[in-house]
Amino acid sequence: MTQSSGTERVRPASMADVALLAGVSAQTVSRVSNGGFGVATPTRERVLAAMTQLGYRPNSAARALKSGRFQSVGVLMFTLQNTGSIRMLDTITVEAAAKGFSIDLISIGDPSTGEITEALSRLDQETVDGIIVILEAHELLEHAITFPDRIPSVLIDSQSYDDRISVNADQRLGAGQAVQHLLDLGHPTVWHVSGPIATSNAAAEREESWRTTLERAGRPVPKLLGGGWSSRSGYRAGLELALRDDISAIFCANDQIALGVLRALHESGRSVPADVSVIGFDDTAEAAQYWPPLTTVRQDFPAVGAQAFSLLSRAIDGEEVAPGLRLVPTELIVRESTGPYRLR
Amino acid sequence: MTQSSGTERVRPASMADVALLAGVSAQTVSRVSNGGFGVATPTRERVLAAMTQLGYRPNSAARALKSGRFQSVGVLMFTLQNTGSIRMLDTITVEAAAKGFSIDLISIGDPSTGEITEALSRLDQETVDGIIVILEAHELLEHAITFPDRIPSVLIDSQSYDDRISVNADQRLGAGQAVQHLLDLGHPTVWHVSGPIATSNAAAEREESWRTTLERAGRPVPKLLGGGWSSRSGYRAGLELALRDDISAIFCANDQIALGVLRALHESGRSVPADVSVIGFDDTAEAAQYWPPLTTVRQDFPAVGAQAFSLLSRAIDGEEVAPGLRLVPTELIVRESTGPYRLR
DNA sequence: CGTAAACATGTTTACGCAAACATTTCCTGG
DNA sequence: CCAGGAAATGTTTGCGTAAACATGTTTACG
Repeated sequence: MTQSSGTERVRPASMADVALLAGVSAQTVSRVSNGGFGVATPTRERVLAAMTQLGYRPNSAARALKSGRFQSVGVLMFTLQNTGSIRMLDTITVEAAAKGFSIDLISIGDPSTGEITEALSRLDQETVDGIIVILEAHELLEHAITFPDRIPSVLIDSQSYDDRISVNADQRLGAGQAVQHLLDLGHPTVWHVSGPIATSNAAAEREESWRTTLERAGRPVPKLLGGGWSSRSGYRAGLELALRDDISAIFCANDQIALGVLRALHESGRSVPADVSVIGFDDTAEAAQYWPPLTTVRQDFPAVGAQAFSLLSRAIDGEEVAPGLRLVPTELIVRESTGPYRLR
Repeated sequence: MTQSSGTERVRPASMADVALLAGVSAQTVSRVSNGGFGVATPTRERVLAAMTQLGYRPNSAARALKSGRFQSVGVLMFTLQNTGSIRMLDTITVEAAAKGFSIDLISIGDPSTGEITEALSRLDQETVDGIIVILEAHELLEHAITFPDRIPSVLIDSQSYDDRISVNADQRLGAGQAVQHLLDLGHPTVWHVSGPIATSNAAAEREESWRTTLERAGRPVPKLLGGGWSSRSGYRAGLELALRDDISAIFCANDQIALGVLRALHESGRSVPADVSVIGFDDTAEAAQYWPPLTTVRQDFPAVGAQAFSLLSRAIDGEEVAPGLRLVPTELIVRESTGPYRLR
């Protein structure tokens, strides 16, 4: 037994070690390490052999220090509870890997202004070349949040900022598609179980689009229900809706809410879609297996994530990227939870 | 307009810049930057003022180069589609942030051996001090996967490796709780809709525990159904189960599968739990709002994630961490989808 | 009032890498 | 057979930081 406790951490091999073993200069090792151009084949092979023997790995800290580039992007998220954020993160991760970038993930539990600014500054200090912010709380952005100007950043799922690069699925289009679909089925009007419109930009836009679509069609705008993203919140709203018998169509701000609404309707003995039509938003993986299978609005999360990374990548490369919001269209997915209006 | 296109990237302020402005040496700036011990108050304030004025941020690449530590851990995941992985990742992210670590995320779409080894080696090259692997495909681990030995790593959700540090929820315990709960309700036996037992360790353990629990109770072991984690796979199995009338209790390998099974039962006019009891696994956020609310086995994902990070953190600090598997207990959550056996 | 200890600050150095520049070797063509 | 040049390789240097060491300056106390 050695006298030292703990894992013995041997100093990893450096270029100098490899150079010594291969009998070349450190610079030659560097050249081999970066593609091997301008190095004679036998020399390269000797160096590669020495690298293998010593288990050489380039030290990316040193490389970053020298080059000022980290080949890494930071992703700042509010929470990982949200389907959409995760699917976008997934895409971003894959896209980034394909371009040789790594992802530095920071998630925030409590979305206070201070926390966000602190997290952004932490990212700024981290070794990242750019930042993607997946942020749904819009009112916070109006305040004291300071975006790092040292490196480029792209916003997803946030209020449109004319002076920032930003991408999002077209919430207004999607909500319009949902409401219009129900109106087209003959329903006199459409009730809405919203998300947290006070804190979520997406929730607010869906609510607004629901309202204006009804108004444009000359339909009454019923009382607004809901207020959270959870299926529990949907259930509570659903119980209230189930008390009335003048309700034939419900637009839920996401699929989870719709699940809760469906449960409340079932418990109250209301049939879907015979008595009531229900439509969701997101098209989560489970929506097709709800009872009944849920008509919903699909957001193309992969497209949003991919475009965000692509924009950031171009900005990192020094390309001029125009600020402003890019909208990705949504798609109505019709399943069995919506049907024609029937008089009772 | 300047002649150069693209964003003008100014060189960020270094310690030397701050030192010059504050009229001190770079070393004094360094001291202030690291807590300010051994620096007179007026000097410190002068330095802090200079830092603010120049927007100074310590360069973590240089810091890492000097110290050999990156204050960063890599997380390698198969996919972000899976509830459990995400909730663990969430916890890990928060824990890491609290300890001043950042998270370097790598997700793999196609879980082939080559991809994994390549990703691990990529992580190895990245600037991380340790690695957490959230991997559910167990047979892959038996092959050519090389774990970096330069830095410590912790496994989650994988086959128990005696020589590796690893954490997981106790799958066998959970499956046993589920099956026993149904037997205790008087059901003669329990059917199982499994996950992908060929590729997922968790699925295999749940299936095995289901089988042995039945055998120990002297009950017949019915034919195995399922084979995927999706609710679609659950739906297909559910349709098959609904064809028979000698089925009273179904244990689903996860909540999504249970959702699909519930749908199939509803479509076939079977009542839950009056005709058939259904139990899930995971306790996802939505399970309580299924129709009917789903009895399930809760995995304490936050505890698993937190323990994984804690173990890794200790290993990074050079502490001796014994290899082997740590099991986190599961908890049975009884809701309305399970009820007593009734003869027909 | 003198001296030693405590404190404050400055100087040197090395971390590992790669750009810039310097040198050597070898081949080509007249 | 040699000048000229291309290819291969080596040397120097600096990125920003912090440890180690050196120096200067105050304070405490006999």
